[in-house]
Amino acid sequence: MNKLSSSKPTTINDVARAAGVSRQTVTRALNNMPDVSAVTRERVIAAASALNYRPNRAAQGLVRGSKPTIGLVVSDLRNPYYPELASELTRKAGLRGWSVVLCDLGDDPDDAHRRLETVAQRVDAMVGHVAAGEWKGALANTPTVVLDGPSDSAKHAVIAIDYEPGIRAAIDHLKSAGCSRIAMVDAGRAPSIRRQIYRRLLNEYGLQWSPDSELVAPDTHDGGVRAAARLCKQNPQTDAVLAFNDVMAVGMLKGFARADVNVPSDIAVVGIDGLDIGTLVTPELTSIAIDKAKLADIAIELVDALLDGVTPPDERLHRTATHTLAVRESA
Amino acid sequence: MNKLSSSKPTTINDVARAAGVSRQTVTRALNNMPDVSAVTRERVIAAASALNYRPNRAAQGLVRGSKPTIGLVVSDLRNPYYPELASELTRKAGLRGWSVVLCDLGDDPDDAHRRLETVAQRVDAMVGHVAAGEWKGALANTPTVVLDGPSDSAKHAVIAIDYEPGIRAAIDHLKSAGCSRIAMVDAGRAPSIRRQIYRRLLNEYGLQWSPDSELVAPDTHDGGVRAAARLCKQNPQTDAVLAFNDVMAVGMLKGFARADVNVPSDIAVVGIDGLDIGTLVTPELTSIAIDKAKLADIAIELVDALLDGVTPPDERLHRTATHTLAVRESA
DNA sequence: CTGAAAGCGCTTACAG
DNA sequence: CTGAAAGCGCTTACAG
Repeated sequence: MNKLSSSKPTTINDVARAAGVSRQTVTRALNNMPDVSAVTRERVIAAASALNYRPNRAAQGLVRGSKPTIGLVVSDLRNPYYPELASELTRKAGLRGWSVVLCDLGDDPDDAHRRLETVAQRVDAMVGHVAAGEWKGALANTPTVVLDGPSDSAKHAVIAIDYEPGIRAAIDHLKSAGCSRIAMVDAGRAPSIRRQIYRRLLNEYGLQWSPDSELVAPDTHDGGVRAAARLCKQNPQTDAVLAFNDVMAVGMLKGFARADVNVPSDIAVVGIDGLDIGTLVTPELTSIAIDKAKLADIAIELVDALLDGVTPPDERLHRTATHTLAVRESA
Repeated sequence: MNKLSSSKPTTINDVARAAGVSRQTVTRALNNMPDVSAVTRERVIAAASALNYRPNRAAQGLVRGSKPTIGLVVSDLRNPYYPELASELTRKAGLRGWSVVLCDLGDDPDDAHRRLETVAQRVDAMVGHVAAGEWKGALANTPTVVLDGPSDSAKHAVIAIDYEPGIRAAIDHLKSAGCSRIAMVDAGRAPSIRRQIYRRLLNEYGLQWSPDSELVAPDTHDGGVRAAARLCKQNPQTDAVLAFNDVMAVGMLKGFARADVNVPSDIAVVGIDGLDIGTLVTPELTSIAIDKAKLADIAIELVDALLDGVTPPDERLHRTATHTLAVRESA
């Protein structure tokens, strides 16, 4: 017969009783500590396994002290940006013996808030891209590193992202490839920072711009597919386009393929993020890439500082990252 | 001045002392419990925030009891299969208030073992694809759900995957599309289960087969690119190919594009897994898809059973999942 | 080699 | 409304 769910879990005392020893002897036997006779050790191990004993982690953690656990907040793990970041972060965290628990927000805002709260209570610190509102409630009392977010650095650590150098490199590259009519597809009606920089640089470089140079679409693959189609109609003389991110850019590649528009000879395409998926497609995507390994490093450092008692606002909790242009085939 | 890292973290007693109350009053004030006067509550909150107090989670967990944490083991989070699974698993786990910690094994086997051990000690159960050897040491005492692994169901719960129905559906589809020379690219020298089924079905259907019908390549995107090139030389009359998985299949799509071989008119391509990336590429990938949401559901159920005290071997801990053919553009 | 004592930091009854 | 007591399940000294 199996133990039923109603029964309390077995504790070290149960094992001690079953093996006929004290509970500190059980501790020694089960944790491979010295000072237990071989026979006693065996007897204890047998009893533990017979009772299906598993030490209570909370109790162990309380007395042994435990390494930090950090919560990684992502808006949607299916957006390939996040796995890359998560991979780096768990790797770097693992080097210090830290754990990472995942908090995938999903689409439903209420749900997202609930998840955020649940995770926030179980970790020592949070890291991630999060909407401004969320920081108020759920994360008010949790040390937090905001990635590229609304930088209320009075309340939490911030890794700001400076898009200027990356976008400048991309436009330099496009110019020297002979492009002169560069469009941009943004992800929202209100001009993003990325779009503002795009405008500023086009102006600085004396490149042609008109309201028609800008499109808006959802920042999804499908949004990109449709934006490409729209761009072909609306502004056929465009010879290059900067997408809000790589996911959209890859969608545009597909959109152009469907419209029989050749990339890069008819139109050059540049994404932002530098994701691995950019190398999966044909042609491979040129992208304004960010170094996720470095981002992860900085995030860990900031968590470390936060856990050490450095409290915002503090200039040590404010860092900035920039991009690098990864030239591949699409531009 | 900030607190230095050498100082012990503040406890509830420190807050109590600072606020001039007992520690149970601190508990009540900080946890929004009734029976505290407004002024006391304010005073406590102020003291806590001044001292940068964060409750010790282990202590809280010990006394309150905590929801399970499950460790998700993946060989490489950058393989897009895993984010999809992880996304579903965290979603389903979140519904029960459970947390998921990530264990990304990486390339170095020693390192992988270390990570596995670290995570195993911090969670209540593990879920994932793991090599046979790992179960011996690191996970010997951790309740575990093995996904599509070496099914030593004497020691842990298992979700077996039966590839037969999916591969059969794919071959049916290819046959009815007029394909008759179906190749397969496997991921290792020794024939995988997938390849064995492929052989058996080709034989059952009276379809042409020769040793040349089979290629072997690393199960990576690049492996797929090269396998496509090789297939073009080695076996140009092939009219369809089954790839070991979607990552390879997407690589083959790129390889064929480079060789100016048209998919699907020159050759049909079918992958296995049903990943989202299959819809990003052009043409979109037809794939033998598995329902990750369902996989996640089953995994959670099995963890639940394990935590309830159901001990392997037990037929309730052994489940099987199958695929479904997702017909898109490549076949 | 083994056990009795003390304590980790919190919360949950139980008195006042 | 507030505090003294007891206890969650473990481990870490300290005696024997």
